[in-house]
Amino acid sequence: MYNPSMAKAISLTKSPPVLEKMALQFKALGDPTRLALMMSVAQSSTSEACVCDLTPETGLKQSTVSHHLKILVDAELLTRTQRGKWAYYQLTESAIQLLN
Amino acid sequence: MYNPSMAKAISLTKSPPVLEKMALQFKALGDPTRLALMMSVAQSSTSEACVCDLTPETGLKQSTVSHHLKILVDAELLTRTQRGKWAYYQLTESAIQLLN
DNA sequence: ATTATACATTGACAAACTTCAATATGAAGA
DNA sequence: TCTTCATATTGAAGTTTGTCAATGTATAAT
Repeated sequence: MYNPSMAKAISLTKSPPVLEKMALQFKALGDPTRLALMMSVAQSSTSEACVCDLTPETGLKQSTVSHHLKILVDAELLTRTQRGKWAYYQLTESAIQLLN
Repeated sequence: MYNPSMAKAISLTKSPPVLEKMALQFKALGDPTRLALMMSVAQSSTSEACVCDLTPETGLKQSTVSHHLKILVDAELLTRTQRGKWAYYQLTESAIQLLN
């Protein structure tokens, strides 16, 4: 149940730089395509996914998917690991917290 | 610590309508001005705030503040209550969960 | 009734965003 | 080295967004 002390706890524990990062993360998750990408990564059996997996799932062009993934990486919601010719994306812990 | 079963739990428990609402809420919180508004409401001693309080704090025009508040209400992050000539805004429980 | 006040709505404009086509980069194999 | 494949980057077009000025609406006091 809501009470004022809970509300206060929110703002008083966030410093301006933290607020900026929060806005960046919320913005990144605020696009339906990117939210779908996040869910696809979460859903994949190995808990990671490459652009070649994600492109057909979204129905978008490869360059568009790459673009969205970069935004998610910049917001520290995904990590990127290159293995051979492929780039594998994984959820960060921030992402898991925000999506639960 | 991250593990695949956590990631799976995310996507498998969200239905498409829930995902749409999530995107709407994330988008609403993804603007620095609106995040600041949310924090101002949270911070206010009575746990609610009116436009006349929030306008000077943000340095924006009254019409702009009204506009942002509407977006937050539409996303079910704020509630609006009219008392006399004033409109009072409060955080919803969704908002408190997302901001903690 | 008229006026004043608090807030909402409309219209306009610049900036940012989403998407794609085309091209570039970088890694692995022949 | 040359080619191929996976991904990234650039440039451009159309759309959305954030902001303000101007105006509208509703409530309360005179």
